[in-house]
Amino acid sequence: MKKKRITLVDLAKELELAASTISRALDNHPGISIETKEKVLKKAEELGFTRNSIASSFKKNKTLTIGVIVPRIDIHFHSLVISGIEEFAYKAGYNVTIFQSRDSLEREKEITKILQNKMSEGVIICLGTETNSYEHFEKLNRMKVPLVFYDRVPTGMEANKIVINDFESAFKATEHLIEIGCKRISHIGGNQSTGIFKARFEGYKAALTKHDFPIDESLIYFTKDLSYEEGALFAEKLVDLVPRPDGVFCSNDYTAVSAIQVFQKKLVKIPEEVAIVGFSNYPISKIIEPHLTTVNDRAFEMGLAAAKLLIGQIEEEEEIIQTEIITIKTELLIRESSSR
Amino acid sequence: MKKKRITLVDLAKELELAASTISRALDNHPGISIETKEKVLKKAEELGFTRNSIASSFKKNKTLTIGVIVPRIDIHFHSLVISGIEEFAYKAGYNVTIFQSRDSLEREKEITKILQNKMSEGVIICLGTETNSYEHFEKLNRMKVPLVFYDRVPTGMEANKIVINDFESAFKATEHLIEIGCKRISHIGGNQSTGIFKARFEGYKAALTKHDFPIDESLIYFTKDLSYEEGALFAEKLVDLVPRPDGVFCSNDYTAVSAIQVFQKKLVKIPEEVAIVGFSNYPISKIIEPHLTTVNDRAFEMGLAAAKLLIGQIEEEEEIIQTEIITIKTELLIRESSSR
DNA sequence: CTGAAAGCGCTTACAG
DNA sequence: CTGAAAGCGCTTACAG
Repeated sequence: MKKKRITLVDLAKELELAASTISRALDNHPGISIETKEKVLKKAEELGFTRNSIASSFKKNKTLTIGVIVPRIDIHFHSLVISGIEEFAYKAGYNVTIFQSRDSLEREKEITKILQNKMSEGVIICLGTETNSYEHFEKLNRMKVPLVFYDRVPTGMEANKIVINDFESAFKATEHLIEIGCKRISHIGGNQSTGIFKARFEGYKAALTKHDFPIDESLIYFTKDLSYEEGALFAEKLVDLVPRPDGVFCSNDYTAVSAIQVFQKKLVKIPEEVAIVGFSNYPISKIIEPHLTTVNDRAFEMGLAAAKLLIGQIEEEEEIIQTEIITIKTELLIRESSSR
Repeated sequence: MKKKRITLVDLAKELELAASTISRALDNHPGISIETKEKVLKKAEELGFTRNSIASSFKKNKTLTIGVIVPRIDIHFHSLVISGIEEFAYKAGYNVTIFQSRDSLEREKEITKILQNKMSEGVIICLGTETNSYEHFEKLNRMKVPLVFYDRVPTGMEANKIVINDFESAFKATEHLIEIGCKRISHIGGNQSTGIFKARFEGYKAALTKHDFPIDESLIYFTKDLSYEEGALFAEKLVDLVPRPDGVFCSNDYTAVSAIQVFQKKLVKIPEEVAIVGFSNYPISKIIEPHLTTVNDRAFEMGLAAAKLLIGQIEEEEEIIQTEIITIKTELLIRESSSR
């Protein structure tokens, strides 16, 4: 569509004022008389004038825009984080531009190239599964674009990171199973090459060790991507073990839900004969019966924190900025699947 | 953070070329020698130069950015639509900026104000529940900002709309229940002031009428927001009816899932004694047992279609553009909850 | 309280 | 194939 728009200069001519006066009146600048401001506002409304924010951004060298790179938007966890980011950014006057890497390293690199174009003043990132080097982010860093990583964060790279305490959360979840009397506690874990899933496994082990339980490898299964289907697969094996495990700590809610269903099909009572705990507080955890005990990872709060940290650094005057690691406090939501 | 960046002019000086030559070389313009292009690219890389796309956008009066307004990002349907929008936009070279109205009319209006700033070349919108007038969108329209609505679209306003055929989808879902032998088919519907839920109810009625079934008001319940909790509430009433309904068509999957659970608790067999059909193909529909028959509303495709239509209109040279209404084809996914 | 002027970093029509 | 120059629509330091 072709567009011809009224500019600030048009307004100035119309009112026989200087462009600078218009600009300041629009900004509600203190050094402009109220009458002038009113006149300007009225005329602007009348002519349907709105400031060209591209020109303004260009001149001020500020776009008030942040970029967000997530593996996929339609994963509930990420949509919650983005919701938090948008909420904070909106109130701070920033726009949020989103990109999906779709877990492709190549696409992630492409996106960081686009983000070098100075449109975004900072970027919030959750790394894709393929990402094993961070050179593309280091480059943005060198260009003085502030970065904040969340959830899947780079290891061995100094950077702003928003994380949850996976180790401690898993520790508490496992200890909860111990406290309600479980003796043989199984773990269905995520891919151990991903830091957060490794930490959850470590937390599981630490809780067992603290309470003098052996680490029994026959009770431990690692999935590739914590899918519902994989969870079912491993739960089938667990349910047939003799003796059967009487507690299962799963690294996410999908595998926990499939475990519930598999045990139920074999008529094993939950939570009486086996207690099950998940991780992430997905909507399904409150729907599945029995309702699933799970770790609330507070994704929305992660988003808020990420946006707050990023925008703080964008607006920071100093050149040198400390990187920060913020740990979001999780909570164990005890529901029917582990209520004895 | 303070930033000083290398500009195109710096590059030009460094190479003793004109800025115009650099600009064209960077664009891979045909009228520039290969040697010059290579020199420019090499030097740009060396100095870490990237074009200031704000300046470029400003000069060209194109931002290659589209805005998206959704009630909430963390609703799975919307996150899927956004995913489709991002996918199409990304491939077309556009950025996607997202806003949440949080179903607040006031916030929706604020957002349309922001979008008047010419940052976004077009906007994709799903209306909030409170929205009953469209003046704020008409205003954007008058400013020649192309708009595309999806799902909750304005009634009585000529506009681009991406919708599914709710009437027909509901008709087919209900007819499916009739075909498998249901005689008393209930409906748990959405708020009838929302067009799509009204259309689903109409589709339900039309299917009954076609097959000479009476419309029995005691079998029909309308929820306020199709929540899981409300679904359970009404399912409790249905399960106690004498005679009991032997089929339930629900306007979304949450209410359908709660209906499954309520009937199961009363030991009513699904699908033998009652068949249940939902709407939307939420992830939970494939997890709940029995798996839920539902209408796949193809949200991702809606997003693709919305982005395609919008970007098409942005790039259209002509001033006058026809508004389009695109209907996305749904499909009934028949699963265990209605497989007899 | 208001104005004149410079300039942000590009792009492009024009010229050669 | 390359360059000089104008200009996109604002903002802001300077001046009065």
